[in-house]
Amino acid sequence: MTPSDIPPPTDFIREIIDDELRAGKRGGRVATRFPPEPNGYLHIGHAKSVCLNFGIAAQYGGTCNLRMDDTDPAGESLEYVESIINDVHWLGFDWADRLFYASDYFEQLYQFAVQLIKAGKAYVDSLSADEIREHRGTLTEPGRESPNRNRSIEESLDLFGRMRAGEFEDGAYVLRAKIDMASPNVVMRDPVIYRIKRVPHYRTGTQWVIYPMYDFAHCLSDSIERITHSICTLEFENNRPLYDWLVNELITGDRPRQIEFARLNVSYTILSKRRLIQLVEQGYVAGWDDPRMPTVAGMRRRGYTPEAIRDFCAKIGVAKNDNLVDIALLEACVRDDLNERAPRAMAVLRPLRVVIDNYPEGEAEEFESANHPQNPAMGMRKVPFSKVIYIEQEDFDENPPKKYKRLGPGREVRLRNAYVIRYESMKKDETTGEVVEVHCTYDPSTRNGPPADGRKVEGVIHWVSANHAVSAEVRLYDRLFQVPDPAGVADDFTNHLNPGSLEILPSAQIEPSLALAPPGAGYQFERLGYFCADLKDSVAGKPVFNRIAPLRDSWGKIAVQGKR
RNA sequence: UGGGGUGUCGUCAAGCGGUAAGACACGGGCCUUUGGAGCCCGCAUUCGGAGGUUCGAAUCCUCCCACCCCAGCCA
Repeated sequence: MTPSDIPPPTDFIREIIDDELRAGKRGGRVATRFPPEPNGYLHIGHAKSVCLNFGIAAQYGGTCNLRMDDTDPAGESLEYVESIINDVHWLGFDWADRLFYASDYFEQLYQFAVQLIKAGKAYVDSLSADEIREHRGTLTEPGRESPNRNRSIEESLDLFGRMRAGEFEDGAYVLRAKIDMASPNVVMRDPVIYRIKRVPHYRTGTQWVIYPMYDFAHCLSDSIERITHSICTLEFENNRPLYDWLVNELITGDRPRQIEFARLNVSYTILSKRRLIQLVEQGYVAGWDDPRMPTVAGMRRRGYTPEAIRDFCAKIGVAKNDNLVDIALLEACVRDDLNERAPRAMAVLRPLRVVIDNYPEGEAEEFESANHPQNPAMGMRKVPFSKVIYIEQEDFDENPPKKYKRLGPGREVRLRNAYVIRYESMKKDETTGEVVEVHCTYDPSTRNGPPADGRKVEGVIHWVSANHAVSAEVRLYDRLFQVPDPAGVADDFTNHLNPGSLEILPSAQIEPSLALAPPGAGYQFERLGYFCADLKDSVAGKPVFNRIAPLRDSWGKIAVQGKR
């Protein structure tokens, strides 16, 4: 859970609540809700809202409900409900017995609608969708009243009952709130609040053929649950007058207050449900939980921790500015978390064979290596060493560039947790000219410390014993898009997918202790980055590792600068 | 040309009339058996612009500019 030494985030929403509390409003009660529609998986933008709503409830000793906003059966499903429940729990939040469904309120909502008709504040309209649009006017011109606007209460009541009874086809009638066709806010121009939709609902089946619209259902669901603060995103700001209008017409006593904040955008990815669905359905990714996806499921599979995601949500803040948060901040948050908790291990992604000429054939020894150099409490493990090892291809260069601190002709380098070795010779593939094997000698005096003669060895590289190593598939993930704001491009956003977002290395060599890595648990492969065994595809004997995030790479920067 | 919002460092974001927090990113240094981590230093004389009020303005007023949202029987 959140350490107590971290001050709770402060933002304009909490200020509003503080002010209300000081003024003695709402009996000091704070009740929020997280209201997803189960028509897709939760993503990092939802996580922001989850952290906000559950965070506020916890901070003020209140409650936060989880509510499925399932008022449009098209596209909604149990699969999504289950994923949402799973994801919110995984993020670290709990709603006790307060899992609710707007669909459970259908009868109550229907009665509210009847009440509105009886009050003369709603009428059944038989205009077609096109006609309603025409009558709505434009942003700069007022709308025109429907010829059915002054239908009698009795007739509307009768028609509404028959809508429910299934006497009419889709679109034949709608129920509209009677507000103001000349309102400068188009939302208030007699909004449709109920429509006929003969689509089976994943929970209510065919029980209903009419469904309430969002504007009607949401504010009243909030009221039914006695929500105090209904926190939503900025695009609903235009709908707030309608929210308040409905609640004022139908609810007595304490009324919920809608507060809007800016939705999250993250660079190099996409956070719109519509586009995420497209990526999944058109096969650009392997599914909602593809580790490249900004979904909670994808990030979980990638190896992100709930702590890192919560930390990110705290760091981005809550305001009303349109934003595009640098994805580097997200990466910094996982690194920060995993740096502290992930055990270290060695793995060689692109192996280069190294033979230690002066090491006895057939012999082996074990090095006691720290699981975490800064945290002895994490213990030690044994890492086997022998005559033939693998090192990273990029840790050897026959023509080393300036500032290169690794292995090359005439050079010495420290094998992490083991001996210092010196270059002796190399073998090349005769046809390709590629270096296929390097021969070295080791210095036995360097087993537990610096060379006996006091000479300085700067470079340290990681390695793995060839005979003891386990072969593994490693999946190198990178950002999904090549452009910072894929949602903002003029052409199809899929044109900007990063072709290098996934690189598969089929035969990386990992140290034996990694063979049993429990799927999902984060490790630091020293000098490389944070990795975890894949939740779905990693099996004993055939491990598969995902790269969560690379380590900060200052050599990479120097190397790039050198080329410029 | 309607209504609703927002404009503070490259990116988020504090600031609420008393003289620009912090984070990420970036640059430099120290240290190091991870070119990791850690530590140190630097990084907005200026807050979309122009006027005005005030001893004093990012904060108040006026005008202007830019961007976002709204014309689903989606949410």
